[in-house]
Amino acid sequence: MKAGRLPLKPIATNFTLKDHIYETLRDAITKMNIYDDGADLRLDERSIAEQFRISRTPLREALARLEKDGLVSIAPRKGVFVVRKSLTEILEMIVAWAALESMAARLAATNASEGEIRQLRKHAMRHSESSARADLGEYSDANIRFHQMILKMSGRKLLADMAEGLFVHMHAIRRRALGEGDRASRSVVDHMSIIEALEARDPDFAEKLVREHTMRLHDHVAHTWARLEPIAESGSQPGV
Amino acid sequence: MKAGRLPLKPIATNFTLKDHIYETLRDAITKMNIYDDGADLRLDERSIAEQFRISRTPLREALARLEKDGLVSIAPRKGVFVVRKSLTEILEMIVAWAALESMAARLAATNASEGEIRQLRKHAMRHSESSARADLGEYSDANIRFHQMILKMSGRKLLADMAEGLFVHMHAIRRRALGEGDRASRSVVDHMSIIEALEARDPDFAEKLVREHTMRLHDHVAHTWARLEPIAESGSQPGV
DNA sequence: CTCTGGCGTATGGTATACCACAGAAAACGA
DNA sequence: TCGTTTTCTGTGGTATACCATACGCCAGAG
Repeated sequence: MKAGRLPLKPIATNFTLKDHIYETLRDAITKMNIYDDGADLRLDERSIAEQFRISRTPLREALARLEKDGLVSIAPRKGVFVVRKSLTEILEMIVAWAALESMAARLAATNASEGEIRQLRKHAMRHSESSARADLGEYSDANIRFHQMILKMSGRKLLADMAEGLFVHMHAIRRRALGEGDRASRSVVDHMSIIEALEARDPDFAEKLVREHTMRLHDHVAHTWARLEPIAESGSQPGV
Repeated sequence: MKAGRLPLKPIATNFTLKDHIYETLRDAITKMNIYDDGADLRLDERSIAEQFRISRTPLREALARLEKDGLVSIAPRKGVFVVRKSLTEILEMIVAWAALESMAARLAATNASEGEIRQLRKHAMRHSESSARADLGEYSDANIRFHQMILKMSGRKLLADMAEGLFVHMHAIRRRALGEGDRASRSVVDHMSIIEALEARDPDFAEKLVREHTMRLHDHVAHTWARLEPIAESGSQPGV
């Protein structure tokens, strides 16, 4: 019975259509420009099912999961719509993110290994220049990674997972926020301070720095978009 | 067409079977003693659907949501099982909770109205005696409410919602933790300090107190259950 | 008596058919 | 011409039938 001679992979027995569709849709939604004016936020179950060449059943289960992620909203008998976050919701996500990551930084200051911190510094320095080059696409990714590394260094998977659930929404936001003011270069400075606090094994300071760093983004978004948002909230506009 | 003479209630048009089942199952699961030895963790789709007198389709969508909540685990071709949290996961939930609520306390110190704080104090004092009476069931509820009030006072709905998602899991935990040591009376003291910090409008102190309060529970659980948990993880035992 | 292999059954995964309601378009009347 | 009503169609909600696999049972060989 154990004569497994062929190098057969264990086969992903846990890979169901539902999961596959869920991930595919999630990526697609996060990549789409939700905040474009004419963006079509309606998702048609039947046409999507047809595109995937599957039935509606697994698709609907995937949609149910997306709803719980807050990415889509399912209105009974009305339709499924990609959720366009309000300014308030965006700000609250940033606050929650600050809460989780500042706690992570606190724990990381104590728990992280020397190697992890060294790696964090290496990462930050390698990408610090891309912010100056106005290479915002690259710096954005590096920026996210920086924060993910801190989350991970806390040693608490749940913190990282919950934050990840928030980051998913931030992708669409980022497209709008990047390049406004000198946020990128300011970010680099902040990151270095955070690293130093971690190297100094100072939990209180690390927490404070991370929290204030993220809350700066919060305040920036609050101020910059305060007058933009009502437009996005008004609902659908005439014309296609 | 508007000849609605009968006093028909608007009927919750947003009330679907899926939602109803989801809530019902969630309550049932949180109320069941997951950690009882012989607890039956298996959920049979067909029999449940029959009990509810519905088909499997909406039931499965409800189960999918429960899975995302982390309450059940769906093993393809195997079955649906109520998740029994590991000690590590429990501890991480408490950490996340501490992160969210300490941030909420920080914000509440600034944003909460005088009335809200007064209400919080009233609540805490009204229930402080139940902890001494060893009326743990009542105190447990009051305790949860206290924390929910702080979350709410932050003015950030998302913080409260995310914490609520964690509290759901804590119900089962609470049954085990209550009454161990003098945690209840210690809790009362902590709560009073927190209220005072809020009244003093001291964000830093309020945050610190809340965080340390919750982390005390964390440490308590970590120490008390350190040796208990491996038993619960071992899997099923013989016999019915 | 034990081990092995095939078969049956139970259960979750998927597909499909049908139903109820929402919304728009059309038809009718004022 | 405008407003009201009716009908029709498209959409999501639900039920049901079927499929594939995991697991246990039993028969047969050693």
